[in-house]
Amino acid sequence: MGWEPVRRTRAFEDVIAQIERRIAEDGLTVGDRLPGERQLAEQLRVGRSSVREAMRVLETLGVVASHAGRGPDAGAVLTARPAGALADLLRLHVGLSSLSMREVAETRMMIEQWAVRHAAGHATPDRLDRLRAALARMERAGSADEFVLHDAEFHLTIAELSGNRLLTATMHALRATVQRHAVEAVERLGVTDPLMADHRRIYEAVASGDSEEAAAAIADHLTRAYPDPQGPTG
Amino acid sequence: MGWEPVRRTRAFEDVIAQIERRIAEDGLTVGDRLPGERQLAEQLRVGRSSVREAMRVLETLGVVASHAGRGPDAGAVLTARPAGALADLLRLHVGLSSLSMREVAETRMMIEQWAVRHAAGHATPDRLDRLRAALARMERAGSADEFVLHDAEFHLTIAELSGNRLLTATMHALRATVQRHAVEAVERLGVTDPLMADHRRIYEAVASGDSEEAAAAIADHLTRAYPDPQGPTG
DNA sequence: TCGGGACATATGGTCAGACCATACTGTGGT
DNA sequence: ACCACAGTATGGTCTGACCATATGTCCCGA
Repeated sequence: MGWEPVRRTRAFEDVIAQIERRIAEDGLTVGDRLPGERQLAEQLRVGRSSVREAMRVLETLGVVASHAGRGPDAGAVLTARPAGALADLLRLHVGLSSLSMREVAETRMMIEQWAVRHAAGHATPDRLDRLRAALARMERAGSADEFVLHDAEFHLTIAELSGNRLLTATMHALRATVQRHAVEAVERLGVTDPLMADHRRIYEAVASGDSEEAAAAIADHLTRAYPDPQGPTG
Repeated sequence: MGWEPVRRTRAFEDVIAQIERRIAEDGLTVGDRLPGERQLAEQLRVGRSSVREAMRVLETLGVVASHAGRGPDAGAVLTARPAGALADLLRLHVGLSSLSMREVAETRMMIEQWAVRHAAGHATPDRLDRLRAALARMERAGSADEFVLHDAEFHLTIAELSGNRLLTATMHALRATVQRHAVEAVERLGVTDPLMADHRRIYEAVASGDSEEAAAAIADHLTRAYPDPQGPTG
């Protein structure tokens, strides 16, 4: 008889499932602590190493953070940091050529355009302030490195205008993936005036609530910044 | 002096970095094998458990797959499966209320609209065939479960029209996240005629190359399918 | 009473070694 | 040529030990 080659559940997978079940049933939320590794191992009848592998997975996915020592902050604490996980994922898959920079850049364009088109109600004074501050710092930037830093802040705030945390986290990861290339591109380019003009145009459109103009401005900017598959900028 | 609390690099993080370096420098690609856990531990001067934690992380991120036994397929093999990682990430963060179904649904709308707007050149005969096949199977579906299965195939193929693997993988994950709710919603709804009409309208627009009509059809469909933050459908 | 230092303790991080489960590989007999 | 079986490489798991880190606790001296 040809049975399906049923892959027995590994111990650490069971641990993950149990922790997930506890989160759902006990209503655990961000900030709550999980039992210690030794205690968890005893409760679930597995070795501590299996618990640790489970924790590593959950940490990778940005759901728990572990700290040694004693006190309220020690141990495994539930968190909500999906951006790091997404950044790791993109970095590794781009390194493997499983994803191309073109695809990354395209996704970024999609998110930023969507964000400005759905900014109504999310363009708070605080966010507009941050956009202006980023613009000012970009102008005063003394190096490509510094310029890209504030450029990242600008585009990240644009993504926040979507009012969608998944998109914001993804934007974080996309930016991190492109970061190194962006610095090199700005250094190669030398002059940042065209980029600054793009940024100001985007800001004005957002501030005045002109969604389509903002989307067009973003398209122009990113097209300029990613002129070819090899040289992405910010 | 107030130094930054420098977190010493953990052994398994070093292992990950070394593997990543090898991928980049030795030009490893999907399908290549990594050394065995024992060998890797010896080479990098760490314990096998640290190697295993590193492998767990890489497996979670969808870049390696491990198989026991012997032969060419055994050991840790480089893969390119980002969708599973994204699905795990979404499931856990939704469970933690770190992401809402509204945000997930909204992201899905964004991707599908972008996909049909950029379908030019990617709407291959094969993909159109798959869309038609999914439509036919949805019509003949005998259960909500079966209907949702083919509905997923339909929308996944729509995402493929973007010609962007990152968006396709993300769509996989979004669908998986919504799956359970979708089945319940279809069962509650009983009749699937309106959903089928939506699907046909989407297909016709895509097949005739009318991007804006396709985008509008998707907006209508997903608005109908996700009528409120609690009850998403497909 | 208050401060500070020494010790206790809880928690994660790492290692070594053992054993099991799995699945190919090679060998030898038929 | 085929097939059965032993060999072996590989991941999966457990145990126990020890280190590193950070907080709690307690006692002593000023």
